[in-house]
Amino acid sequence: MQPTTELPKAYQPAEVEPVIRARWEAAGCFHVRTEVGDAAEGETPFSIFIPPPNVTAALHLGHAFNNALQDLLTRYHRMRGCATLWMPGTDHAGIATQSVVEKRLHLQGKRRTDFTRAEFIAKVQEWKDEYEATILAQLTAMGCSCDFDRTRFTMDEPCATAVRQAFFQLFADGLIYRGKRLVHWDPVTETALADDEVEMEEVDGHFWYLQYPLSDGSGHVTVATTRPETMLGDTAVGINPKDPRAAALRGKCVRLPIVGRIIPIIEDEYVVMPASLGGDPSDAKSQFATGFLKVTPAHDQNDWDIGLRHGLAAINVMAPNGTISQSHGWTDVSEEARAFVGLTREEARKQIAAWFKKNGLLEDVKPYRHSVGHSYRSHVPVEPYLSDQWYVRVTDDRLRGSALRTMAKDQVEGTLTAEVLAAPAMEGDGGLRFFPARYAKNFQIWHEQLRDWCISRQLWWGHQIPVWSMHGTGATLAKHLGVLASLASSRASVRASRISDGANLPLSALAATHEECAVFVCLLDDADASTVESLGFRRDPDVLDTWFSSALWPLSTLGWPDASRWEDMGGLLDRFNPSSVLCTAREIITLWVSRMVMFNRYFLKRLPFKHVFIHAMIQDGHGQKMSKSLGNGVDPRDIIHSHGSDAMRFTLVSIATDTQDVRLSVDMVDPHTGDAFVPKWITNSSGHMVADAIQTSPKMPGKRMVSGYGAATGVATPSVDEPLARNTSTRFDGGRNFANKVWNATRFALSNIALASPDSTQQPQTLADRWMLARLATATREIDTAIGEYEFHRVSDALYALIWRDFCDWYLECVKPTIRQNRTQQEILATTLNAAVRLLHPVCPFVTETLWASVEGAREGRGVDGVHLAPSELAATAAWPRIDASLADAKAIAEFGRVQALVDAIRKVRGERQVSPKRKVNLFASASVIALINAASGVVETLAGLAAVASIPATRPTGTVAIPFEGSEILLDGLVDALDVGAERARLEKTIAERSKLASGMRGKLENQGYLAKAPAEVVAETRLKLAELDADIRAAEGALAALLLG
RNA sequence: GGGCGUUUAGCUCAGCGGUAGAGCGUCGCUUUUACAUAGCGAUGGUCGCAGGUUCGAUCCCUGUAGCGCCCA
Repeated sequence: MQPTTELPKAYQPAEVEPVIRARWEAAGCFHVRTEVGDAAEGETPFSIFIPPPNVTAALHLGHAFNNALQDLLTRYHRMRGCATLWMPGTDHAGIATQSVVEKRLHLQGKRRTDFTRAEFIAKVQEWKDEYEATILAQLTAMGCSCDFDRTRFTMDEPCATAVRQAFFQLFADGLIYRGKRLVHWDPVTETALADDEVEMEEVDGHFWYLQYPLSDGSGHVTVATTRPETMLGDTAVGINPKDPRAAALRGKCVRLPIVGRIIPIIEDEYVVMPASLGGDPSDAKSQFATGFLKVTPAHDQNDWDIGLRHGLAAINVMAPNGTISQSHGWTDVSEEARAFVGLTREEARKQIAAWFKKNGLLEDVKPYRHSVGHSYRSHVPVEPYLSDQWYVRVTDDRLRGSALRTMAKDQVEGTLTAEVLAAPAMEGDGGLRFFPARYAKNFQIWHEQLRDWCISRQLWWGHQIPVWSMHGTGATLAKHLGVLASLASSRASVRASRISDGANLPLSALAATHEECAVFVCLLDDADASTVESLGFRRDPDVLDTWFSSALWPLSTLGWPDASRWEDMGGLLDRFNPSSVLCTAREIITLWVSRMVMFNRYFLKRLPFKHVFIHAMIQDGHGQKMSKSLGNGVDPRDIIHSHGSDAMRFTLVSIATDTQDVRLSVDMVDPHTGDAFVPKWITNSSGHMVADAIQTSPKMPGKRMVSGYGAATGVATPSVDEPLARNTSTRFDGGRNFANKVWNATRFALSNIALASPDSTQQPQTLADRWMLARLATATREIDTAIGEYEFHRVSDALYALIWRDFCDWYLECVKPTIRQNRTQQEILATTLNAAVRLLHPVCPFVTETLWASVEGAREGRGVDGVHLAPSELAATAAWPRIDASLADAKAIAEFGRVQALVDAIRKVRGERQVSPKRKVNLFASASVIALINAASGVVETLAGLAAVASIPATRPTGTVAIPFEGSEILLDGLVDALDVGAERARLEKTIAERSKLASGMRGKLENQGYLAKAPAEVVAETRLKLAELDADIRAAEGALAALLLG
C-alpha cells in the first residue's frame, strides 16, 4: 500500500475528476453486456431509463438533481451485485427545438419557409448535435454511470423503427383515427398543441355586453362575452331552460349584427343564469351573466359541445395565423362583415366592439379577470381551432383502463370502476407504485379524466406521420383498392372515412358511396411508398407529438420490436424491461409516465417500470422555477468548477426531501477575478427576478460581464471583453467541506496504519471499538432502508453522521493515543474506513474512487469478523458492505452515549471558562461515573482533557467546579487558577433554573390524574425516571452552590 | 374551480401525539503535526393564525391567511 504522504493536504476535485473518469471508461464498468450467465449475477437486474433531456438546451441544476439521484441508485445496485443498466439518451423535443432554431433564423432575418424541409431539418440536426454533445458531456462531468455505449436519441434509427411499428399497430388496431375537432391552436407557430402544452394564465379581460335584435323585431337579447370577435361565427344564442324568460323566446331567432345571419335561440342547461334570476351566486360568472350565451361552435370548446347537442353548424371565421378569414369555412360574409376580414384577432376584437358601440348595440363593458390558455412555446393565447388531426384513442380500455389497472391496490383512491376492473388479468396489474405515495392520485385522476390524445403536430422536426391519403368520391377512390389490397396486410393498413362527418366506412362500401371520402394508407416501412404515391396518394406532412416517441423509450432503447436488427441489443428487452424505477418530476406524471405505461402495456403486455420516484423541483433563490427563458438555470458544470462534482452531488442528495421544492440561491462568479458575488437583480417585464443582463465586476469596476439572463434573452451577447459569467452557490460549501473531510480523515487513518508499530498486538475491543462497529452496522442499515424508500436526504444524513460526526469527531479522536500499538484498532480503523468509502461511493464517486487503492491497500491482511468486504480493483465495482446484525450492539451505543454526554458536560464547562485545550484537569466523581470512565478505557481522559480521575473525597476540595451529571455531582479540579465565584454561582443558578423548569413540567404531568390513568405505563415510568434524575441534578447543583457560597 | 404540497431558529430545511433538531450564519475559545474547506463551546424558536379532539397538540381534525406546483 502506499505512502500516504503522496496525498495532498486538501482534496482537489478538478485534478482528480478527469483521471477517474478515464479510469472508469477504460474499465468499461458501466457497460452491461448482452451475454447473460455470469455466475456472479445473483441479484435481479436493475435498470433505469434516463428521462431523455431535450436537445433544446443544456442541462441545469434540476437535471443535475434528477441525475445525481439516478446515479446514486444505479451505483448502489451495481455494488449490490445486480446486472445494472442505466440507459442514457436525449429527446428531439419537436416544437421546442424547432422553435429555438426558428428563433435563431429569425435573428438573421430568415424564416423556416425560406428553406426546403430537408434543408431546415439539417439546420435543426446541427443544433441537436451540438446540444446532445453538451448534454452528454454534462452527464459525464457529473460522474453519471450511464451505459454511454448505448446512448439513444428519440429520432435515431432504432427509435424511429419503434415509432413506426407502434403507429402502424395502433392504426391497424383502430386506435389511431383522424378527427375534426377543436384543438388548442397556436397561431404563431401554427400548430396544434396537446392539452398539456397549454398553460393557463390569469389575464385582465372584459365582459362585453352585445345586443342581438330578435329577427321578428320584437326586441333584443343581450349576450355577455369575453371574445366579441368570434361573434362573426355565431350560429345560435343559448338560454337556460330554467330561465323564466325562456318560454317567451321559444322558437324565436335573432339576426346576427354585422353578418345578418339568422340564428336560433336554443335552450341548454349549460347556459349560466344571472344571479338575479336564480343563478348560483357563488359562481363568479353568474355575477356577469345576462342569461344569454352566444354560441360559436367553431371557436369555443363548450360551444362545440352545445353545437353537437343541438345540431348547430360550426362556422370557422379564422385563418391558421389567427386573422379573420373568409377562406376557412365562412361563406355568408356580408358587405358589412367584409371590413373585418384580414384583421388580427386582437384588432378584430377592438373593431367589433367599436362597431357595436357606434351602432348603439354595446350595452356595457365590465372588467373581468379570468384564466386563458397560452401556448407554452410562443406564450400567446391559444385559439380553440377547428381542424383535422390524428388522435390516439387513449380512452380505449386497452390503454386507459390498462394503465389504471397497473396501480398498486393500496395506492388507489376509492375503487376503480367496474368497467375498468372487468378486463382480463394481465402481467403488471397492481404492480406500479409511486414514491412518495401521494403522487399515485395524480396518475389516477389523470387517467380517469383522460381525453383522446391529439398526436399530430404541424412541424417539420419530428417523426413524420406514416400515413398516405387521397380524397375524392368513394367511387373514384374505390378504383385504387385493388392495388392497395395487393400490399401485404402486415405492412400496409388501409382505412376509409367520409369527409362530411369523419365516419369510418368499410372499404367494401366505398364504391357505392358518391360522397366525398378519404382513403388512408398506413405503411410499416417505406418499401411500398412509391407504389402508393404512384397512385396519387400523398404522405401526411405532419409529425408526431414528441411524447409519442418518448412513450416508447423503455421499448425502443432496448431494440423493440426486433433487437436482432441492431448490434449488441440481444436479450436486453427481457432483462431490463420492466425497469426498476423511473425518476422524474411531478408534471411528467401526465406527460410521460402515463403514456409509457399505456404503450408498454399495449405493445409488450407488461409494465415499463415498477416504481415511479417523484422528486422535488429546484427553484432559484427567489422561488422561481429554473427556466431557459429566465436564464436562471445553473449549468452543473459551473458548480463542478467552483466546488467539484462530489460536492454538488452530496449537496443535491442532502436536499432531496419528499415534502417541498428546494430554494437554492445563486451567486455569480466574476470572470475577471474569479470571485463570487451577489449579482444585481432586476424585475423583468413578466415580473420575475432576474440577474441584470450586464453586471459590473465588484472588484474591477471598469470590467463588465453578461448574466445568464442576458445571454438567454439575447439582451446581451457575451464577448471577450464582456464574458458570460459562471454561477455558483454557497449551498454547495457543505458538500465540498464533506469531500475534503473524507479526504483528510482517510489521509490520517492511512498514516496511522502505515506508522503502526511493528510489534503492535491484538487487544480486546474497547467500548469505542464496539461502538464504532455498531454505528457502522446501524448506519449501513439506515442507508439501505432510506434508498429502498427513495428518501435520499436520509442517505446523506446517515453518511454525514457516520463519517464526520462518529468516525472523525469521536472514533479517530478516541484511538489517537492507542492506535499505533493496538492491532485490533488498526483492523477496525482500516475496515470501518473501507466500508465507509464504499457506502459513500454512490453519492461521491470521485473522491472515493481516488482514495480507493490506498484504502483497499490498508485493509490487506486486516479484517473484522462480521464485516464482509470483498476486494475490488475499483470502488465503482466494489461490493456493497455486508455487516452482520450481531455487530449492531445496542448496549455499546447506549453506553458510549453516556460517555459522550459526560465528555460534553466537561467540555461545556471548559468552553464556558475558556480553558485552554492544553490544560489538563483532575476529576472527582461518584463510583458509577468512575466505572463508566474505566469502561471507556481512557477515552474520557483523552477527550475531556483529564489528568487524573478519583473518588470524591469526604471534604470537598476548594476551588473545584461542580457539574451535575446523571443525578450525581462531578467535580473538576484545576480548571482555572482562581475560581470566579460570581461566574460559578451564575452557572449553577442557570443550571438549576433550566432543570427546575423541566422538572416542574414533569411534576405537573405526574400530578395530573388523567395522565396517570390514560398515558401508557412506560411513558409515565419514563417521566418518573427523568424527574428523579432532574431532581438529583438539581440537588447536586444546589449542594455545589451552597458549598461555593460557604467556601 | 379541483387537486397536491407548504408555512418550524437570521437563512435553507428535517422532524413529529410525550415540552423542538441539522447544516449554514452569528458570537467566544483554539493554528493541539488529518482537515481553519477544521476543532471545542455558546447564542438563537409562544413550530402562520383561530377554534376543536386528547391526560397531553408543532404533529390529528375544522376553519382561516399567505406561498408554490399540477390539472381544468
